[in-house]
Amino acid sequence: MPSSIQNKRIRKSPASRRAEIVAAASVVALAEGLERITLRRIADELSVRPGLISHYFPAVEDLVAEAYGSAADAEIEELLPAGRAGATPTEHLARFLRRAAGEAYDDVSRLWLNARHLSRYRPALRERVAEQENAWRDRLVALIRDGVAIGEFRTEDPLVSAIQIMVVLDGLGMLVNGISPAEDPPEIKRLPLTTAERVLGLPVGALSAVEVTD
Amino acid sequence: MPSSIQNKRIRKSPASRRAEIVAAASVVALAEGLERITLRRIADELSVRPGLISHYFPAVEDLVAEAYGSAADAEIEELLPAGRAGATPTEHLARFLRRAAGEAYDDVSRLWLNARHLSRYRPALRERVAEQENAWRDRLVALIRDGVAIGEFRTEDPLVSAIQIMVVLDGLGMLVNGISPAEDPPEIKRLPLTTAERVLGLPVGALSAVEVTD
DNA sequence: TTGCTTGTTGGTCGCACACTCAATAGCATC
DNA sequence: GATGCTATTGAGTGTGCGACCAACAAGCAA
Repeated sequence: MPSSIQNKRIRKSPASRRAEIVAAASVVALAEGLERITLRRIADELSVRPGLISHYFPAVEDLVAEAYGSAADAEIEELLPAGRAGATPTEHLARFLRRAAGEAYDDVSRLWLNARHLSRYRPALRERVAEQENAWRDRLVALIRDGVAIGEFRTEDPLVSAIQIMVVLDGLGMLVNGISPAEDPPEIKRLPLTTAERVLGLPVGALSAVEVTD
Repeated sequence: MPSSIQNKRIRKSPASRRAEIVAAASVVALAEGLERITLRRIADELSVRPGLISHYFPAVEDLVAEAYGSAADAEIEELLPAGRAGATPTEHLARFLRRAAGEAYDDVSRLWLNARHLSRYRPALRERVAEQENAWRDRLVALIRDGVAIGEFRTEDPLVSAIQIMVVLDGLGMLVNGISPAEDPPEIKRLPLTTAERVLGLPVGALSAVEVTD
């Protein structure tokens, strides 16, 4: 008798099963893309039958939106935590920009690109992207305001400054699936940092110089 | 007898049939997205049988790449023509940025977003996107060099300046499928213009002031 | 007009997808 | 240990996709 295949039913509470499904979908989304979230794929991942996924998410589109939202939520807590303690706004900002430009962040960049494109066809996802967009914006604005309040940053409009920084991050994120030209000038990779320094009235190199303890 | 359906064969030269197919696919790509390019869809569009599309493009992926390339080629000729005559670099640049930020350009923005994401799964498309990326970059660099040569622009590194402008355009293009917040500050829409003015050493508002004859 | 090249058809195959629902069985409760 | 609720299964439906290929016929050349 085959022992490796799971044929014994495991009955879980709706809440935990649902969470499990979203978590699995989230992993697939980050690693392989949102279009790889299918009933069969997620069911296989959890060793259950496809029908079960349908039971919790009658429309796959809702699972896709949820998976994206879950991954993005986790990322925002990691990169722009709400309760910032133990470090100055400048340090937090430097850490954020440093990470968001790093290669370890590529999966997240891919996910954003993926979600923004797929939004075209999936209203539920479009809604979720808009929410995340606002959440990230708000967090960054709050960070900037704090910095302005204690005199570290100088800007007339924190919202515009935040958007300018995010536009640059998005613009660079667009290239994540491309063939990176080896001759790309090094200034490009530092664009997020230099942009932030400029719009926040920091001296050139101020953010690059910050030591980021990870 | 049904008269509306096309059942008489029309035999065309391989070259013109192929061009016709690419043109149809290109239209579908711009209007509905690259993933809507299917054998059946394009065949319907041309009132031929799906097999015929397969005959010219044994792998659909190649048609997708071709359709994207064709659309992007048309657009670059429209926005950044190679032989620029009758207008100054400043005027050309202003016209380019004005259009690229306008709503009429949304379909093109969507196509780029689409292509950049789909590149993740389709090598042939990824290749094409890289080519286009370089073409656009080169055209913009050439325009900037011309401007520098006649003293209209001032920059140490035309390539870096060009990339900075394109990053901002891409970053804004990322938002094309999103729900645009009504309260978006007006500065955002002018970001391409102000960015160009800054990186090219132009006085603030210089590009906005240029009259663009369409 | 006849013949022949080859552009085009029509049918088929296998696969992957979302979604439905009656039947089954895990497990908390008593 | 028996019972009942419901989480889970298993089987099936219909759609759309890319790919394949033998047979057909359009239109040029002889």
